Amino acid sequence: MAVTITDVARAAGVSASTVSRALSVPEKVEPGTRERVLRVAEHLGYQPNRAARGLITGRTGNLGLILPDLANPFFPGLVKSVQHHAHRADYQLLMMDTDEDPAVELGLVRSLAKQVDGVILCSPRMRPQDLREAATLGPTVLVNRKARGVPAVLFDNGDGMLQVLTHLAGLGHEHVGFAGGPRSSWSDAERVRGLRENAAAVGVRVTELGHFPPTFDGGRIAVESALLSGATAVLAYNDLVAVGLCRALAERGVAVPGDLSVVGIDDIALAGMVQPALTTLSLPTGTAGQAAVDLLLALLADPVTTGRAPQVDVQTSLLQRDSTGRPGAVPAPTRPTLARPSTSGRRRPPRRS
Amino acid sequence: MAVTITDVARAAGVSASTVSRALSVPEKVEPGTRERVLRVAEHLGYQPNRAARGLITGRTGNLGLILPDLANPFFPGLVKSVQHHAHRADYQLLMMDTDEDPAVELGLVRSLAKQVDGVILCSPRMRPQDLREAATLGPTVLVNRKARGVPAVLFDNGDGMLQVLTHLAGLGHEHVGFAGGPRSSWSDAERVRGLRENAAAVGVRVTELGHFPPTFDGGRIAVESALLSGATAVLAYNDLVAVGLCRALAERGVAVPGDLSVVGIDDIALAGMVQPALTTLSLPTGTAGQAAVDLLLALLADPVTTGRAPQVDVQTSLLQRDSTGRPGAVPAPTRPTLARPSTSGRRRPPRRS
DNA sequence: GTGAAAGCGCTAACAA
DNA sequence: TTGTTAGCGCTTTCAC
Repeated sequence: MAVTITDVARAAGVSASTVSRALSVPEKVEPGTRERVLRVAEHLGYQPNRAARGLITGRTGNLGLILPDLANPFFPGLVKSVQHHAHRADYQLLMMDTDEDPAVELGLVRSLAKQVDGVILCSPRMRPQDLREAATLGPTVLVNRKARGVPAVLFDNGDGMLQVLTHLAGLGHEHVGFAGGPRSSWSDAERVRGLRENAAAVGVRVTELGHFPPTFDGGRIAVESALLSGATAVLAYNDLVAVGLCRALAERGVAVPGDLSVVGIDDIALAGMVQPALTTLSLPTGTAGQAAVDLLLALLADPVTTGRAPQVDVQTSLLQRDSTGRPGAVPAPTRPTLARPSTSGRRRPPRRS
Repeated sequence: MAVTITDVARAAGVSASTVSRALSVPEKVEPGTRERVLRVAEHLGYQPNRAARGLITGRTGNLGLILPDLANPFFPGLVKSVQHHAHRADYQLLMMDTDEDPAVELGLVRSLAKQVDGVILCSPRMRPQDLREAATLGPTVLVNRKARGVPAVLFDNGDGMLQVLTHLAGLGHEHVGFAGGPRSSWSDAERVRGLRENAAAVGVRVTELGHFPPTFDGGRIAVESALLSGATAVLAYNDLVAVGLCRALAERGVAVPGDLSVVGIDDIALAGMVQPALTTLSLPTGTAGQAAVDLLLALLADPVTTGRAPQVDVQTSLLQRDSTGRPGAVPAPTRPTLARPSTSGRRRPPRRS
């Protein structure tokens, strides 16, 4: 069997409690004894049994991470960061993937609750009331979603949208389309809000093209409304959608950015691999992951119930690459499919409504 | 506090041991009692404390998963599958990413060993002797790597290479280049072996272009040797490398597949997103993940030390898309949809021992 | 078929 | 500063 604390105690000629203290509260043990105990423990290859420790301390040494879909390339970066920082703090990471099914999320949180000291919920799709219940099950940090009273790490979508619109306006675009994500996505709503709030100030008209699956195929589907809208630039819900859109555009002979500019969100690796490389609003997942772990650890160390739930805002930054350009900069080739309605241009957007 | 087994016992008017039995060895409890206990447990929302259970049974209910890099799009599919099947068997998944550093792998296995009932090691980069030590630390299943005496799930690289070569030969290619992966990669060595063993039989000459990082940039680097080699088709270590290679070729005005055919390995989502879509040898990560979990669970249920370590071979399959073509074919402005080579069906590799 | 008792490895009072 | 004692919640003999 494995070497236990009693083995170390016997070998070091002290009691088990002294060994325990030497390991977890070293300052309460005389330096000489401590040294000896630690040396013996080391020598015997002692490793504390977490289950036994957890049984009495009530802590597991595990953190839970729940996310919608690991196959979505946005998440691995976040997971790596969370794993890295959790591990640094001597926590292990229990990971669960909900396969984008809001119905299973709460169940997973429930089943995880007892086995972890805290949970990080990434981009949860569940309803607000479920979210609040989930948060009562144990220390919880939200990423990419907001709920009253729950600590959260958020990307600054409002500022991000401003950056995108400003960039496009600077290139001369006056009409920008937004290919939205799932209705259940909190960040989709936030982005729409950011676009609406900033459009007028930037002097750009924004058309919401609809809701599409947050995937490559979702982007392909969005191509119709993008072309019909008359927009000269399209912002996609994420890079996957943007790339799918670019692909569908290419198949129709619409040049990017010659005829239509495309901007993505996330800055996944793919954005730098496609041709033309995608201009995208970079969401720093590494920073977000670290912030989430830090927030959770702070919560565990000091379980304050007073005051407002802490919130960390992570700044986004626009990565300009070659998928955006001045509208009409390049003479359009013969377009085999539906041409843009010639009404595009002059009209001012009907504000209000 | 949480509801314990004693609470349930009291509420059901039985002893704690009976509750315990009703839950874990139901057939040893009288049906009436069992029903009542279960109902009470359900009603009280009882959830067994895993730490306490683990303390006595010696099992944690956790499985460990160690992999080189979650950001490599090959792995998320595998992880999802492992997670799914682990969860089905009521195990939680502890995940760790080694950041491609062979030096940390053994350390991670050591630190994980006590906290899980078994470990799945994906594509480990560590030395054989370390691997063998790792396997002694607890029930271990290897994925994508072979070691004496350790159960493993392997992709049939030999057969895969045969499929690729046959396909290319069928298109008329006589000289194929291989842009290899890291030297520490076991599958790289296997693939080279598969290519060498099958080249003659298929009637194709294979040139090994060198070892490259298994990334998009690795592919870019490989372009030089690819062009210098005189090969008319290049097989890349993985899809990322293949796509990077395609990109570098495009930048040099070399048409794919007009001037040079490119084939990838893995079948990551990216392969279907690029233009031209990548022909690739698909490695079914879902199947592999399931097999790995099954193997591990079988090991846990029946820790047989006798006989050979079980090995599961997972078949690969070539996904023909439009990045391969006949050598020297004049790059047509509009390529007809891919013409299937008239080769007969899948051939088995020469059975030796 | 059921209960009583012992103890898994550890930590946290309480004494000394 | 150190040792002794008493459990944490559960499973598992061993009686009955």
